[in-house]
Amino acid sequence: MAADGRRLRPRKQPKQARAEITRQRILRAAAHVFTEYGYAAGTTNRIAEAAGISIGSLYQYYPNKDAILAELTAQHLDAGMAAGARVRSGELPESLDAVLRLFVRIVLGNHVEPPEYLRVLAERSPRTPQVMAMVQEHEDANIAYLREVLETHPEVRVADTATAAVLIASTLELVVHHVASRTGPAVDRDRFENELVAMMSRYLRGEAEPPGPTA
Amino acid sequence: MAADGRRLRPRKQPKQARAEITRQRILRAAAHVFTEYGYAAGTTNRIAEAAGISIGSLYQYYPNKDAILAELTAQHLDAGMAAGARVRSGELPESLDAVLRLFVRIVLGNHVEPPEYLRVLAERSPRTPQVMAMVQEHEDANIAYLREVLETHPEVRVADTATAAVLIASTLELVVHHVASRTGPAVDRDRFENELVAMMSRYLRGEAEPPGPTA
DNA sequence: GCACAAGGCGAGCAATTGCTCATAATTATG
DNA sequence: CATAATTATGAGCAATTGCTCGCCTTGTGC
Repeated sequence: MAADGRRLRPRKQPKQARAEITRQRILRAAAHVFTEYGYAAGTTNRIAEAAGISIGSLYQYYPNKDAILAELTAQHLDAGMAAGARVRSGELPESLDAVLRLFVRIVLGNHVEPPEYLRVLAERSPRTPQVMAMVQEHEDANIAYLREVLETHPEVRVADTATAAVLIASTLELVVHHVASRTGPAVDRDRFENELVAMMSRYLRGEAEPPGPTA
Repeated sequence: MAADGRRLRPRKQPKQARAEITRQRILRAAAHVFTEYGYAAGTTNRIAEAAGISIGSLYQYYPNKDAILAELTAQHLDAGMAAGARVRSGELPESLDAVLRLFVRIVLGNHVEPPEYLRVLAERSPRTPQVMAMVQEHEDANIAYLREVLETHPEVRVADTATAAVLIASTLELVVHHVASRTGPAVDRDRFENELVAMMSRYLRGEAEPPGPTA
């Protein structure tokens, strides 16, 4: 699993134990370096230095710099998909609010890493077809699952569950990501979470249209 | 107005008419080049070539590459603030739905430029204090205005208008930006807009809590 | 303990790129 | 027309950076 891009695959398949160790060292170091310096200034030489290996060794495992980022991206996406799968296979709370709150927490769980690191992944990550495909797959799976939940849950009253699923998925991901990225606690996280849940919940239970059309 | 950063200011204040023309040519060319090649590959030589001037002339108006992007960013932010100011000074529709829909349209109006270009501005833009300050100012103004609207409008029932304003502002900006960035019409824009408006509207008119707390 | 494979090393190449500077062309001023 | 100010030119420098390649070290199998 994870990254298997044609042009991004390591040169050598590790045969000895220390090779695998070196791979992990490179990845860890790259994450640190990218977080601290950003992608452009996070040079391969710096990564090698941080990993405590030589630049030559680095290029025995990754054909180019993009390949390293691609693998880090794949790792992160894998973690996200795993978290999603865990929820999907488990039991859901009864009340809609509790369900939505659970989803918020899940997305928050994908943001434990420092914002600088996530920004590099999201913004600098090579727009390879493979990576894009993974993102798409992740999104689609979430939306499909969300739609199923919406259609099943008794409290949900929206008619167009397809559009609603897309809207809820977007809102969840984007808004949570946004507040999670804020370093300083400019807003009260708990209060914000409550309101976010309330917004989605009221929408989904909805149909509470106001008095008259024009009067 | 616009960019006036200390280290980003042009060397020369234009005294002749052709100087101002050259400035504009550079900016236009930079926007095109950044859109087509991205920031890293959008070299200053390429910009000069696209502008039909020499590289030397470019550096008579902008001390470095970042300064060009900074000015483009400032231009875009200025346009956004102008649009916001226009709405703030005008009359608002009566119904909450219409108001929210207007806001959605406004944000959409800030996305007429190609997504690739906006991505460069948002992601590659130098995180200068000046630029960050402008963004913050823009955000704060919007949130403050939104809060005022929420507190004034009779249909709105949420108690914590401060948090609500932040939530609505975030949702508006992020979700609209997200769907606007999608090149292909993967989702029905109109339908999506309706649901987005509905979500915000039901939240704000809200208080429609379900039956009992635990039973 | 020997031979071969796997892994590690790092000086430095090739290419890119932001940017300078000496000079030339153009325009304003008297 | 002369002089000065302004603007334009572009070859090329200095610095960076991704990456190669020849050589060395360590591990493995017999």
